[in-house]
Amino acid sequence: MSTTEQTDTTRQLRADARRNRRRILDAAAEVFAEQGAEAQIDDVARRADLGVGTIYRHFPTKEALVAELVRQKFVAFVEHAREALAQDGEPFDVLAALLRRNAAFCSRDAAVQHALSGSGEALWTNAESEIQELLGITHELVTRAQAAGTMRPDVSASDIPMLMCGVSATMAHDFPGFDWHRHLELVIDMLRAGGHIGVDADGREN
Amino acid sequence: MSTTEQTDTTRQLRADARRNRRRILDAAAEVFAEQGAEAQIDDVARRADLGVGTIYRHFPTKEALVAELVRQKFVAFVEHAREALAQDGEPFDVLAALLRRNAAFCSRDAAVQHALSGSGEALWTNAESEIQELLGITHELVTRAQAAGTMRPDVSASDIPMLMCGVSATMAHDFPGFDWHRHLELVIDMLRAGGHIGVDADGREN
Amino acid sequence: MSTTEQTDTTRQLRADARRNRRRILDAAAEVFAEQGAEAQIDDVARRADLGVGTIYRHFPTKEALVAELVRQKFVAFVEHAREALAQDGEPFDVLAALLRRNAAFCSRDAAVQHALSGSGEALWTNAESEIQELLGITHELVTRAQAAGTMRPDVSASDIPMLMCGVSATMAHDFPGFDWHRHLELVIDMLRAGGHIGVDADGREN
Amino acid sequence: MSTTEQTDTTRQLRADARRNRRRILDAAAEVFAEQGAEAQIDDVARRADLGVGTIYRHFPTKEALVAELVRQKFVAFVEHAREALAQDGEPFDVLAALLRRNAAFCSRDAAVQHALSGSGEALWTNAESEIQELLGITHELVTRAQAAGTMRPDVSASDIPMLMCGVSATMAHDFPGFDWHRHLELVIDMLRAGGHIGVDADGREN
DNA sequence: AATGAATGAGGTTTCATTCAT
DNA sequence: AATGAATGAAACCTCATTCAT
Repeated sequence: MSTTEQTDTTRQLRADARRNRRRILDAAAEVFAEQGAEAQIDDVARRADLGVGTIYRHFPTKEALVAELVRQKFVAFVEHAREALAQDGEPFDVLAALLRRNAAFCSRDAAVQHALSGSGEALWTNAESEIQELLGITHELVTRAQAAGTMRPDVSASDIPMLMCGVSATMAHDFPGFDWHRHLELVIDMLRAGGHIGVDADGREN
Repeated sequence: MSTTEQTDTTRQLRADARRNRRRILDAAAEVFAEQGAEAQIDDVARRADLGVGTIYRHFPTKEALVAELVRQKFVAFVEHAREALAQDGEPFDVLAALLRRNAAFCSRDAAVQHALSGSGEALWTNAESEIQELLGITHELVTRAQAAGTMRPDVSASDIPMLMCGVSATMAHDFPGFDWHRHLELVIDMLRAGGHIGVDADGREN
Repeated sequence: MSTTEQTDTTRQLRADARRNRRRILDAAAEVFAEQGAEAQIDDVARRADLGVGTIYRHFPTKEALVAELVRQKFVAFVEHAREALAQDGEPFDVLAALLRRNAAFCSRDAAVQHALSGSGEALWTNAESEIQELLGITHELVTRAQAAGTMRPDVSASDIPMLMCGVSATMAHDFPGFDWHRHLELVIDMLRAGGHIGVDADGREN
Repeated sequence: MSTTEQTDTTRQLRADARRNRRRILDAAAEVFAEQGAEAQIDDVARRADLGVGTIYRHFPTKEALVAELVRQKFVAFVEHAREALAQDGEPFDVLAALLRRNAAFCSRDAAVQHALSGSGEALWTNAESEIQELLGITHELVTRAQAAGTMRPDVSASDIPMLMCGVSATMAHDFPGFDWHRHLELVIDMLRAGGHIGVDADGREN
């Protein structure tokens, strides 16, 4: 019994720490999304309702925190990609759906857009293994779609993230005429085999 | 006599001032291109071989300096676009050549890439009139190409800068597999009427 | 029954507490010896394999811990001095042997050197009674040696700690040419009646 | 004339900077003397009536400031030593007078005492060349005194700073019975050829 | 009693901007 | 007009101490 209690206590503490870690990441996502990478650690702490010290206990530097934020995004990308891999359906449509899902997922997070749309190269290295895995799955999805003849054969798996970074750059802008949905649909249309079917003014495929 | 002297002095100073303004902008372009937007005003001053005070005489804030840098880029874009407008040749090819020229022009300047690929929205407002003019000319070029039937009809003039910002985001990355030439050619291919002619691995059209 | 249990528990805890106190002091001695007074409480806790909280249960502040460390050193000095008092032998030689013993004892502990060689005055007040006792015994040893005519008569008991603090300062330095053994032998030689017998280059008396 | 003016202006600015540098060093000497090495840069700035930034313009880090303080002390030591070298008089007396002068000079500055009496080894490296020069001159003074037969022959030049660091440690203490004048006189007496002439209770030689 | 996560005041340092020369 | 030294708010990060478990 005392053992159980002990274990429970320990778990409780860890649970606390885990909860705080989550709160930090959530707060950081919000704050960086709002203010960009120049947001201050103090703001994150305030938003998380925690002391700065707590943040530094979990992440050694501000950069490490942002890098973790980026890594988590990639973890989600990988998850989404795995689900796509497991899906039935026309291979190109599966890939297109994945791109739409990931883009939507990005569109809520300015910090990640910042990381994706340039500057902050260092942030990527932290997610190296997730990126490799994502690339691997993307490669499989692309290969399937090309084998099915529904995706143009002259694009490679590594073109996908490059093009998606472009879409992400559009998200980062709030300029009249800029619409990441449309940008994305143009990209998807381009990837399709046999020429475009066209996109309408709202970025929806005809 | 005193009037003449006065005038001479004034003229002298104005010439000096103009020369300094140019030196500041050149130095700033170099420094920001090398170090990104985090470069310090002191670095710009050192590169320009001027005191910081002189910079602040010409530009009220650091942001104003960067905004002017961006504006000048757009001035060049407008010039290039005007030249394209005056050119003979197949309209779509003329447009494609313009995009290649402007992309290459961007690829040397990290500061502008930063501005184009997101964050730093404020920097755009300063170039409002140049952007409008650029959009106007682009519209004309697009209309011509679509009339000639060599450009797909479902893209609009405002899609062009959006897509080019995406290409600019690729420039800002130094990631294996990322190649802005290839990104650009995929975009140009996408804009072409009647489906892709394809791009090879180096981003050159077949 | 409950009483017995209570007592057992209490005794158990007290034994534990005593053991922990010792572990803390040992760890602190090591850590401060290695890193100086800037060592952190967390380092001490890690070395002692205890939580920081446990340290704060035993010592109200970091300073109190260091002060206790210093006091313990003085307790040892007093012990050594008592043993010297009980010893037969030529009185001056007994005193010299005591100084050598205490110096060697100090040379292993940077924290105490720090306290002895200045700054951290507050640390001494805690050892007031030990210091008084040490002074008393030193006085007796000095008196005996002076009575025997083997120690110069114009030095007093309180000169001894003053000179030894000087030796301690030499220990704290790692400077070429600095050698506390030599410093100590010069001091001992100085204390001897009838002028120096000289020290050789290694700080050993001829 | 305009050249002269120009030059004057330039000199004026430099004079300002030089004056501020001096104010910083003076303020730092005072503040560190009072509070030890833990004194804060802000306190130095406040005392100097300058902004913190001004201090960081002159010294890249806090440590660099303290190191310069130490170096300046050694510069003074060297000067004093040079003057001693140029002096007529009995060689040992000249040396003794130098030690007294330098000790008195130290006794006003807790920061330097701190550096001399241990910890802060790094601070010495900055004054390497001054220390070497000081050692060289000391060597000459010692040699002369030993040649004159008034200084004991078994001490070397490098013993002098070692013993003086000991005296400095006594300065750093405010303990009853500790008296650096007396410590110094005991040391000087120790260095004399042919045994002690003795010191009285106030540390003055008989 | 023990733990170690959390706290947050306070430290050093940076850098856009001002201002005396 | 030009200079660059001075400014000081604000950023990041540390660590002695507290407190919930």
